[in-house]
Amino acid sequence: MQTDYDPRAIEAAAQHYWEENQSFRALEDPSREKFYCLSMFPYPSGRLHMGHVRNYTIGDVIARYQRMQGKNVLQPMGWDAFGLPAENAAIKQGIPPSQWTRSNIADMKAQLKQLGFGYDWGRELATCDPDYYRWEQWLFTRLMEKGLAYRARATVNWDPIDQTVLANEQVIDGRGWRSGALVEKREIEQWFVRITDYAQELLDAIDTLDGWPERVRIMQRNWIGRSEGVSMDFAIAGSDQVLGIYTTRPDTLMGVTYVAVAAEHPLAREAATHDPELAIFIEECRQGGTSEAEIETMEKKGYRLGIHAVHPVTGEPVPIFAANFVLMGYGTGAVMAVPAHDQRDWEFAERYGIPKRAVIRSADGAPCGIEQAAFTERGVLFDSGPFDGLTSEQAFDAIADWLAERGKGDKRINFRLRDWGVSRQRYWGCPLPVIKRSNDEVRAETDLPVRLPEDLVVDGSGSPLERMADFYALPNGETRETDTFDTFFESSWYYARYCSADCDTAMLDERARYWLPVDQYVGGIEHAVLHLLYARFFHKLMRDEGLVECDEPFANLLTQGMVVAETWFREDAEGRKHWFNPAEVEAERDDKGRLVRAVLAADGQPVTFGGVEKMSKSKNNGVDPQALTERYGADTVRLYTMFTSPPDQSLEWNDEGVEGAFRFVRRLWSLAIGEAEAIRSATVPTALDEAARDARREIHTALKKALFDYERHQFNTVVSASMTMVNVLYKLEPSPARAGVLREGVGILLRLLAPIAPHVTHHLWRKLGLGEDILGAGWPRVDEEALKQDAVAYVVQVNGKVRGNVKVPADADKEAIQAAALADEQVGKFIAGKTLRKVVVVPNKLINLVA
RNA sequence: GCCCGGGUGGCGAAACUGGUAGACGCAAGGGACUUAAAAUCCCUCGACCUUGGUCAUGCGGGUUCGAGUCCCGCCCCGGGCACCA
Repeated sequence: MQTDYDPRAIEAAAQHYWEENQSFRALEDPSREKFYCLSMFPYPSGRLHMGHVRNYTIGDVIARYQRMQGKNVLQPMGWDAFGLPAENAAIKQGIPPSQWTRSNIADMKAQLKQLGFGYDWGRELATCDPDYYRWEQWLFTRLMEKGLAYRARATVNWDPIDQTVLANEQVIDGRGWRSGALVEKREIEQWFVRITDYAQELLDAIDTLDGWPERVRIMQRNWIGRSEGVSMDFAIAGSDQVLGIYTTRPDTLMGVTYVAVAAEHPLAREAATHDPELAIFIEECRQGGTSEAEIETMEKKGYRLGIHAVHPVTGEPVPIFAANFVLMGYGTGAVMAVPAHDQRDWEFAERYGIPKRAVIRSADGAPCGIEQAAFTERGVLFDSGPFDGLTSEQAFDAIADWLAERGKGDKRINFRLRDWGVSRQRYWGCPLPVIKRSNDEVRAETDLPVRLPEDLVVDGSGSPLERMADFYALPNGETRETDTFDTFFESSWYYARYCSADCDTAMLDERARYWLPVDQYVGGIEHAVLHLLYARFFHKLMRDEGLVECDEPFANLLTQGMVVAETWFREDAEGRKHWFNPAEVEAERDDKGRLVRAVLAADGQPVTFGGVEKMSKSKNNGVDPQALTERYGADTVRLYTMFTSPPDQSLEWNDEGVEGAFRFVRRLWSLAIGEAEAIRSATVPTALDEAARDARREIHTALKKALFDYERHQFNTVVSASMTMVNVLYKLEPSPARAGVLREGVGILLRLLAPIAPHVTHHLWRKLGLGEDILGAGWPRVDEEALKQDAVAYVVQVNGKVRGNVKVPADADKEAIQAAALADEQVGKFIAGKTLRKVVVVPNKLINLVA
């Protein structure tokens, strides 16, 4: 097969055609059904990586598919342009973050265009553009007016040498990434947005998101973490202070043997003033990270404050501990502890010799056995004074009522979700539109946008804005806030701004009401909670400002899996690993194709397999999409990424697989070009012989499968079905019907593949005289007549095991099928001497004889 | 630690509501074409024994005429955890 398939030329020509015809420009048209398809916009890191290619190919396939269904499709693209990497690059290379970011955007845009994605570039936006961020500043001032934004103290990672706040990412093994200093926890004043006011609505509305993957809905429910419990006050012995705690297990109240407070809790601080060892303990607790994973996995430590809390029911004193696992930022910064019925409390009590008081046992009366571990199940109360004999559920209410009557506590619904801390002590972000008065009061800036000064170089110690009086000092003695927004703030509403990208009088206009909600959102599973929850929240804030009408931003969500690849390394004398790119590694295989040994191509010496990992610089297992596109063309890269795995699973990269995809595109090309004359002059298939009928049946069976798979976004099997079609058409015997079957088959095939491999199908569609523009060609339909068969093959099972195959007329009834099955020689052998007890027939599939 | 996924040939995977396990492709082996190579085309390809069977979807149980699919209990791998995006 000789081909002159030249992806470079036909892809450039197709892209030129789309640009000339403004094929992807989206216009509001209330008479047409709209479809808004959105892929998560990239952070402009400089180069597209395979994760982007996968994400955007999935989005583009869906957008083009919907368009071919006749919908009015909007597919925009933009840039999540603020963020830490720009500052890191600035520190390393001495370039202003703005310059670095904008040049990256230019590079990445060129790469996206090369891949042939059908974006409406007229709506492009970058979040670092003042025309964009002025509107989130405006919304924030509205939130301040409504009391939905407020200031409070919060814990951050503090680098004592660089005198700067560190992101979790910048804390490595408890030390600052640049200074190497031990990181401390520090409380500083921060801005928060009251997402907890919307917690119940955010939770309830999850039930309406039936176009979202169940696992994402579960994660969001867990993240919001609604719990029903009781808040109550413990008096402090010998003081008129009270200590407030919250518990979801008030039924265990009678088993409380101690109370724990955060190291930063006022009670602990106060006790430390006359206990130097406690002061040291509190100081120790300040070291270590602030992330949940770190706090949960670190060694649980405590220190007796020497004061006691009074049990609200028994009046008995219980010791108060300061503990490193209690966080000041959660609830009240204090917890009641029941070692007998909570595993963490149990371990803590073991360590510090605190008594365990069992008060719950299972309903059957068996002892609860707390010697080895806590008994954490619900059950029946004992040794609980007035509450003896109640079930846990009854005791919940009884104890809550008992406390409420005495003014010591109340039932309360709590959420794990905390208010969203939106301020960051960083330069490359959107400035908070806040002005500080001299008396520590604040007011909202009215003159928007507050422009971020660009062309500043950062050096890694603190924010340069704090040293820039031109920015923060105002003539009347007031000062401007130098914090910037969390970059999640920008990414929480960009989907809406695309609709009204050029509107300079408001955040959004009526066009947003035409396009929203997004019909299909596509992005990484790593955003399952944070970004997707913040965006849902932001949408409700905009709704409450009258900017949008619907309640939820994303009707359907597709979370694609990661792109992973093999890793290979060698260890040097010091035990350090050096990673080699899989492209430099050669495999040696045995005659069954099994891997025997792998060597580095450069020196022929062995390398060690390091597992399959997410593509990353640190493991040197990345593949450059641009090099690949230049070598094989965008269609092959797109086809490969769609074919190798279903979208929601991880995709394991394999260079030989790309070769296979390239082979298929060339095979399609040579089939179409080789038969071009026949196809051009053919009409609808007529005068079908048996072979032609079989071929049509196979084509339409594959089409039926492919259409179903498009709908459920399982593109890998759409490609499989296309491959089957090519194989069928290649084997087509000469006959009077041949040209007609070819024309129909290739016509189906090209349209089926058009969303996935748009360039080659665009070219061939025109070349074969099938039409002017395949984008407007409509969608192929299954011919039910072509699927019909005279005889149906049945699998014959005996006791559930396959023993034979029989062919029966399509209209055969159960008796006829059974008779045919029993007539089979093999089946007869297994039935011989037994009596038939039962016969199960699955129509058109199988018959099971139970004997 | 908590939460969420995933384990099917040498490899990526398929199997629509329980109904022929391995479609489609990669790798591998054999053959054709060619002076040769590349490209292309054809055949074989889960394991084990003798046509014909037996075993096989991470492991151990269960439900069913029938289980990759449903239920119970384990093991292993990956992702997220609030200042990475």
